[in-house]
Amino acid sequence: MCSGPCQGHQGQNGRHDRVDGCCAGGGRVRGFLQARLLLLLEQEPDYGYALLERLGSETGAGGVDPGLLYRTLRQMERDGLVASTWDTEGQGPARRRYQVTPEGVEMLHAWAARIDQTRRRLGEFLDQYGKSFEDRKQEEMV
Amino acid sequence: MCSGPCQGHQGQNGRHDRVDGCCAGGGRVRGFLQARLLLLLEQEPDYGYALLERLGSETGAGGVDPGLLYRTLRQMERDGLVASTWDTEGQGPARRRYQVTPEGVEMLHAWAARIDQTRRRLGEFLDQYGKSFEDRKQEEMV
DNA sequence: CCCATCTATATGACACAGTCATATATAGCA
DNA sequence: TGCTATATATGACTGTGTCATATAGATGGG
Repeated sequence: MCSGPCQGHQGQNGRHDRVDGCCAGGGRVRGFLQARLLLLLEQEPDYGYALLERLGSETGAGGVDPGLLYRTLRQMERDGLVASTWDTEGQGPARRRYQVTPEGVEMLHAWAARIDQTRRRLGEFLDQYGKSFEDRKQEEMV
Repeated sequence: MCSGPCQGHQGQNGRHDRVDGCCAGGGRVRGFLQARLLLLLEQEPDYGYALLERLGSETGAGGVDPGLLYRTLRQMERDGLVASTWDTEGQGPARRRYQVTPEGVEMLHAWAARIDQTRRRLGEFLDQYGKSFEDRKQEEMV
């Protein structure tokens, strides 16, 4: 509908107020979920539902869509980055437990390099922005 | 085809070598072009073709697709973030000269806030990554 | 004059991550 | 029996970004 650096869906009051109540996921890093999953799984193998909670609590605002999470994990398995085994031990429904493959670790390193690079580019943007609005900084500080 | 933190299209040798010769634009910040355009136009009003060059020379690797650029500018105009006038003064084809509207400036501020936030999240990821691979750092330094 | 090239804007087709809604099944509890 | 929590999964859709291609004015060479 419209563009801009906004959260997913329509904001909390239905109508959107142009600047921060807007639409499409602006500012999000493409594929970042994959990187975060590789890192989490490298630290400790786990299954989807648990990863969902680890992702949620990691940062306050990092709510992740379950559908995306499961599809991403399956895709990563197809790509050979992770491997899964069914776990029927605990109570409740069976769980698909994932662990990282050597290729997954390689990919994680590639992600880290790429993210570092992206982070620098964002820094450059913010520097430029800072130069253009140095005087107006006080008003922003409210 | 596959996922990962990779450049656009198929890499330079046709076949892709899994980690850095892969496919989809991993690591890119969604909508970042809009933010960069708002900042450039705020610094100095300009037309599409010139912006293309300013974006290209800004960072070494920042090649931007012309189709995306023009469509993004038109979209931003529809959203009221920029305004355009035809310029038939110079030689060559007519140019559509853009300038930022007050709403565009507001949006730029929103973008800056969002990008700062994104940058912090990337930093957190890299910190976590660093902790997990502290020992292997030397090999990475090659 | 014709043709190639540079400048300048634009559209069509498509890939892909992410969003939202919904389906399915197991298990525990009231 | 119905309700909730756990757990995995699919369908439909949006929007950014990629790649190829179209169009047109201006310029200079053969």
